[in-house]
Amino acid sequence: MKKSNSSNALNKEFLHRSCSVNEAIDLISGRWKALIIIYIHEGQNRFSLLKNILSPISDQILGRQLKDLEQNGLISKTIVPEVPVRVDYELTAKGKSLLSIFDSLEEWIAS
Amino acid sequence: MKKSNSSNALNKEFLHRSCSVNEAIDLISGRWKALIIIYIHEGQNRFSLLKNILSPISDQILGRQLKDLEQNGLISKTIVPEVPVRVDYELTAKGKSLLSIFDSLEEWIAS
DNA sequence: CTGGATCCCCTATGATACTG
DNA sequence: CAGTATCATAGGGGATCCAG
Repeated sequence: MKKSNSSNALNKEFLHRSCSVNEAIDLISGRWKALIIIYIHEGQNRFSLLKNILSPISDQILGRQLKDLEQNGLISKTIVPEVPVRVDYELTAKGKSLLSIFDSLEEWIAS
Repeated sequence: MKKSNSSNALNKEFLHRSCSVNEAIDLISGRWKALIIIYIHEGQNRFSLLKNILSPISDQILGRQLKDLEQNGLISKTIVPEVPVRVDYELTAKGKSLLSIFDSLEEWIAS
């Protein structure tokens, strides 16, 4: 039985109210999200392309992460009704603006 | 028994090799880390001060996060052998350089 | 080809109690 | 005051099968 006052969820809420940085971190801290964004930006904009590059990933996880990213407004997807179905992913403006932050992070971690 | 080929650990390794951004994200994605860094920067540099501000946090979690941050080289701690014992935390250079990245993240999430 | 449904496992997070 | 030891839990990550 789930306790009505799940401290886990409550804490998350507290964090988001306390500081918007935590929201941002939440969005990008999914295990594969940063990588997916980077690869899409590099033109690997299909499900199967991403799957090949992120070799250890499972279909399910990739799908889940893509969905998350889409809901967070970082990527958009376009379904092309060919046979077989094709889906193109691309970064939104918000997704693109993340790239420079990633650059900063790379610099930072290397320092 | 832990499986020898824990895919979880392997994937993490894969990620770090693939892209150093993931390392950085790992360091800051602990649930309370960003907040702790920010508050220490604002002068809330004691265990009990942090505990008061981060009201929902438990001793255990706060201690663990502080330890993580220390091991990652983001904060340093100074033990002052008074009675009772006092411990001062402060940001290292690396910790301080994170602040500007947090600023970027705040801007980004607000956009 | 692109994923959803389902189930399992692990790890970070949390609560509580105890120590110097 | 400043933690550590122990135990419990939820949710993310993962594998496999299934579907449009």
